[in-house]
Amino acid sequence: YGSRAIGQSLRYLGLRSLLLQAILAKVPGFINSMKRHILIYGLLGGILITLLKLMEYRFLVIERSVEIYGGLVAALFAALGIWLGLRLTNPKQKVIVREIPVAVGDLFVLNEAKLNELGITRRELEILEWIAKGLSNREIAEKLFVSENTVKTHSSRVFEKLSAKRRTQAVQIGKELGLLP
Amino acid sequence: YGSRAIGQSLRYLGLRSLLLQAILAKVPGFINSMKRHILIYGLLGGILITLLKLMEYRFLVIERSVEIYGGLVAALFAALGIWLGLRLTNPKQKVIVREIPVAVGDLFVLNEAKLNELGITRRELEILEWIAKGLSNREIAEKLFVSENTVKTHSSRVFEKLSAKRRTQAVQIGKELGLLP
DNA sequence: TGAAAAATCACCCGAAAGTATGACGACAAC
DNA sequence: GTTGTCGTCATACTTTCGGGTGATTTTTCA
Repeated sequence: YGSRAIGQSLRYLGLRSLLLQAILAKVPGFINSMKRHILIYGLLGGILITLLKLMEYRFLVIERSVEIYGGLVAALFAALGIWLGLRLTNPKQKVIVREIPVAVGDLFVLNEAKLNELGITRRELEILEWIAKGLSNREIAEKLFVSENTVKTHSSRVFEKLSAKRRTQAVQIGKELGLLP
Repeated sequence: YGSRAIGQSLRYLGLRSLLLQAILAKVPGFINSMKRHILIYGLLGGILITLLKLMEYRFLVIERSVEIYGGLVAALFAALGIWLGLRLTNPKQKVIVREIPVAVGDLFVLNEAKLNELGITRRELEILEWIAKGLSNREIAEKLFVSENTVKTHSSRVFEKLSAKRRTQAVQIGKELGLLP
């Protein structure tokens, strides 16, 4: 009658599993991870119960078997609980966005409007740039392959257009007006 | 002889506690929360065991007591495990540092280290600042109520210390070194 | 209190910077 | 083809700058 009992048990299990499936199908929008966790939990619980049942028959005769049984259950479920707890809290990573003001490297854009407004030519601006870098008229002349007098005329014109009396003042005004970086 | 035994026991406990204290003192930097958790866990475990012992004597006579016992243990330790797991899991808050380029108004801080390194005095720096603003030596002298010669000596010194040949170059170098805004 | 550092001023001289004026060629626009 | 702008260069002149030297006073600091 052993095989009959097994057959009945299987049928019983089959019915149960069908019912379970039907119930689960009725709740489709359930949180997936939660569902999975519960399923795994239930599965492990079932396995554990089975193991315990087996152990029960083995160890029930042994003295203090209840303590061993309880200890095993406690240890297993504690481990399971810890695992579950860790799993459940895993996606709880809080995102803190801390905005740090970064001194952006001053991206210089030439103020061409001001350039045209003052009627400063490209060449004159070029000379002004070299002046701002600290070059003397002679050095600028050598760098641009022109005479020192040419540099002087250009610089004089640029000073006049910037209303500057000195090259240092011209540089200062040029920076203020966005003509120099 | 009862009092003697008690005395010995107390002395023994005293020795033990002293040893324990010494050992604990040697390990001062142990993680506190971990310790607390373990202590709570152990305490609850002890209480639970006591409760179970009591229950054991009450329910052992009842049929299926082992199942009830195991279920209780399982439930309690599962709950405990979940709680522990939640506690143990670090508040996983991820800090995302997002650097946002903010056009921060150039907050100028004087590079005093460079100033001392080059041996530039306050007065010399002051003259350099006025030079950077485009003033002539005469104008600076008038502004500072000193003679033009004084301004010239100061500026000459500053040029020498900055390895500059011209005032424009001195201004440029001064800005590079963080001595001028 | 006494030496070192800093600030002040003066004089000279040469170099650099800046002004004024004129001129010439290239090139684009009208 | 005339006009205007731009870049180039020159001469002459004035102003400013920068180097060098020396000196005096004030401040600072040990």
